[in-house]
Amino acid sequence: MRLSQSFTRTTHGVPADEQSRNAKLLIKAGYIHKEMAGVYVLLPLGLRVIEKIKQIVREEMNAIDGQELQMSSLQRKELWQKTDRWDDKEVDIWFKSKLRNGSEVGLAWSHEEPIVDMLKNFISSYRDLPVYVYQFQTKLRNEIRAKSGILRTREFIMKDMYSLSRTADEHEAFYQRAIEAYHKVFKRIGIDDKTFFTFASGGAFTQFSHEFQTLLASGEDTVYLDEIKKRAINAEVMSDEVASSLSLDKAKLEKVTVAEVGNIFNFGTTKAEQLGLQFSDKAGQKQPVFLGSYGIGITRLMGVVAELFADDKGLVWPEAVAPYQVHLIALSGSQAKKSAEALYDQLTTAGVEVIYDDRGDSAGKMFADADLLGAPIRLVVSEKSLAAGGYEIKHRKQETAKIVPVDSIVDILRR
RNA sequence: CGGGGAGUAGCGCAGUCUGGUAGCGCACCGCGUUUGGGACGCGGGGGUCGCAGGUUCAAAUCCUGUCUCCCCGACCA
Repeated sequence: MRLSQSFTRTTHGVPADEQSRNAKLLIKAGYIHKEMAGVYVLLPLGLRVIEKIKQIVREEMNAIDGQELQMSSLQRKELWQKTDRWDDKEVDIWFKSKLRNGSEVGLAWSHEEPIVDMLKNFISSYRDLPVYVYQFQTKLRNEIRAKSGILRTREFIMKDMYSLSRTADEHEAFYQRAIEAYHKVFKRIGIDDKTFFTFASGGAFTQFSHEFQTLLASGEDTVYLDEIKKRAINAEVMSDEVASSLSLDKAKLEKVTVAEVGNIFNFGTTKAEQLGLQFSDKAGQKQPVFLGSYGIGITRLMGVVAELFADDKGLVWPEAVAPYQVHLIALSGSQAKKSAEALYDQLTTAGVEVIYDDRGDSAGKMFADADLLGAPIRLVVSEKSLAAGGYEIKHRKQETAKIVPVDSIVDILRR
């Protein structure tokens, strides 16, 4: 990608009303644009980060037999009435609208009801189960107050997975696989060492639901953490009894601020019973399906990562989610320009993701922008580097640069 | 929804008290000089002053209404 052709640009200032660190960084660097309170546009760079995160999640969900699909955003009122979640008194974040014929439709804030109902068309026998489906979807929620940049918005992308199992045991086995898959996702993204399995309020069916909470000063949740055991208890359910029931020593728990990046829970058979999702067992008897739900906040993850990996100069993306791996700068000088052009073609052809700063701005401006955009590796081509025998390479996380020979650059970057 | 703050160029702001040609910085355009850490000179373009109504010879400024945004709280993937 040539910066000279990019329609986005970096800025010094950000809107005064934007307070959160993640949104300030992402807006300054041109990753997102604020459309209105709690609603952000994903600009090309931001979209690439989102796609990187989605791909990691997709691979791990596929690895535990998830089947990807995409539900609709317009939803039927009748479905939500069956589970008593249509009324604004029950769910206060609904956006609703009407069809031309006057009938009401809901704008998707969740997809549990529709996905369960849809699956009724395909699930009829124990032979059809278990099934694991998931999607990446835009959720629309009429939040009372959006805040914390892209951490709490009215429109956001979420991965939601649903497990349909025949028995409680079968459900539990998958639940454990999902927990492992979640840790793999967070590990690949680079935040697993700061992300903790957390016990939170359950429902009618189970005592607890489980959250994946990432240590973050600007997070919105509070948990009590045992960093050795890597377990936490959400403040909303914290008590002596809960701590001891989980074999955690209350005295050793540390109260910390976190951001919720994942949430999984067990519906038991209640949702299936309400919506009539049943299967015939071996004896021909109708049985309700055991349902589990597994969410990951995709856009929120981008905000968490942006905030966690940044310094006073800008973003410092982990390789796995960086929009581009290399930031190539051509400094002034006809030979440097020529070499940089050739290098850009060479790397792009080799499949290396490159941001190429071919704008010819002042060196300081280009260096500052490279730091702000946060690609893991910076390459500089200048008369000076060429005279020294090649290109200058510097990692975003490091202070020092070194010269690599022209011949070996592609091999070094491909790894 | 309670408390607080703010709407003037893409962004950041001054001007409002005391009505009288709508300004500054960044960004943008042109020319030239620059180019290893956010360069400089000269010249330029860009505004229904959130919206509606009222007072007045005259409203960004005064009055009334209204909309929106932000922060704190409660709530929440």
